[in-house]
Amino acid sequence: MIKSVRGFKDILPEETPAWSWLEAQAREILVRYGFREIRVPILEKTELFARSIGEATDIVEKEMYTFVDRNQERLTLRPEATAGIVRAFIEHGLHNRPKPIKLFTIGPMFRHERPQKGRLRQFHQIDVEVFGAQSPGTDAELVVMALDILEAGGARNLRLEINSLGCPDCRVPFREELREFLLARKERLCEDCQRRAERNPLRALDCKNEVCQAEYREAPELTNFLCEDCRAHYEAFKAYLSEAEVSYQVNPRLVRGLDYYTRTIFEIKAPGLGAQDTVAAGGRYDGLVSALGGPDTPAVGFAIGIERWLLVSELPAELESPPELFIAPLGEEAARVTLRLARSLRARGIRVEADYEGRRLKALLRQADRLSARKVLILGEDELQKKEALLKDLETRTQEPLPFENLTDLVNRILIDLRF
RNA sequence: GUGACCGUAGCUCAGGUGGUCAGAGCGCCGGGCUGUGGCCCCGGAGAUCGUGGGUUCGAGUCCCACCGGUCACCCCA
Repeated sequence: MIKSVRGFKDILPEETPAWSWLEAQAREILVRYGFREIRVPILEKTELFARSIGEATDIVEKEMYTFVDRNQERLTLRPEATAGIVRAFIEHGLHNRPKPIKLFTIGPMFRHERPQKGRLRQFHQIDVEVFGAQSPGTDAELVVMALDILEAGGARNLRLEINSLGCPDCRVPFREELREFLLARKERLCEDCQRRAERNPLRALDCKNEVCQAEYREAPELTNFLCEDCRAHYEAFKAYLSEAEVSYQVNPRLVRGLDYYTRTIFEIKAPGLGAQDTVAAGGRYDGLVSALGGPDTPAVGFAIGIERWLLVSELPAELESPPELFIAPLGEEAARVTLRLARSLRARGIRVEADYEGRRLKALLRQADRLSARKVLILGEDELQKKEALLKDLETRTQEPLPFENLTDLVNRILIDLRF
């Protein structure tokens, strides 16, 4: 038997209502905040991701689904959505529109990692981006919106962690300082951190190893190195959050896995997710648009992991609506009439189920029962003959004759019964 | 990419030390009730026992490899 690819999951009919509901909650709030949807390809040239996410990141180094197509072009399945949106933003000259430009997209992302709880190789994100706004108020509004969306979807006990990564001006000196700090105690650090010391010093800070963390208690903190502008931005960002009565935790160890972030970064965590407890994360990336060849444009964004959101959401009890009427025809002629009848009723907005398999009444009633239909219209040869159908209420277990002149009349009588 | 545990019908699981071990419950379809449901009784369909090798007279049952699942690490949504 051919099975799905590792880490790629089917979303079955029992699950899709929850997905649709969650997405509907998100869309509702996104439009309230003034965002418009953009849909971009899930396949892009490899170079786009390499240049935006960063050559030395784990994502680019070992997690991308990359292949060469028939024209010898290197393509990759998007591991995140920002790069493609920025590409589209530049390609279509969206920067010429009134600022800020607020966009979102919903869809699958692909990362070749070992699957575990809350982590698939194909997973789904709601991705949000704001272009052309540099004030910390925008950062704060985005964070607040992320919380609004998650909570509208039934997520509770969310924890917001924030940090500032500064800009290239202040991060570079800090990086150097940190590198020296790490190298000075290299022998006492774990293997990973020894490697990080040279390649990506910032990453060492959020190492889970206790020994390393003990060492890092005295490590230099980026926030102490922030330049005047970055510090002001960070302080203002926090002031906005406080004013909005959003509680947050400053996490100076918070680092992101993508190179393009500047200044504000944040993660929203939820209990009950296991080791992967981040439901949403994002930050500011003021340098990315120009790095990809566009005009200098400040930008902020974040992404919500839909699978993780689903894991922590309390969903409404009833997401699916059962049929209002089940038509049970007995005999071939009745079955033919049933199709016309069902179609007319559906055209009038009624949720109708019908059966054409020629099963016995008992089986049809059982079926109607399992579908949680409210009523059953029994239509046999006798009823057609007498022009008198039977309408059965499955809950009260009662039924009454429903005389009719013709099919149109029958439709009307059923409508009256169901609607009043 | 690393590690631990796991892999028998659609689902949940039984199957001492290798020799009628291919089963049960639920679900599905049907019959009992020749046109009246959720209960009950009966029957039926449905399994290359994850895949491929090996050991053996004989392997779900032992060995190896691979694939997949779960969780953790790395990293991330």
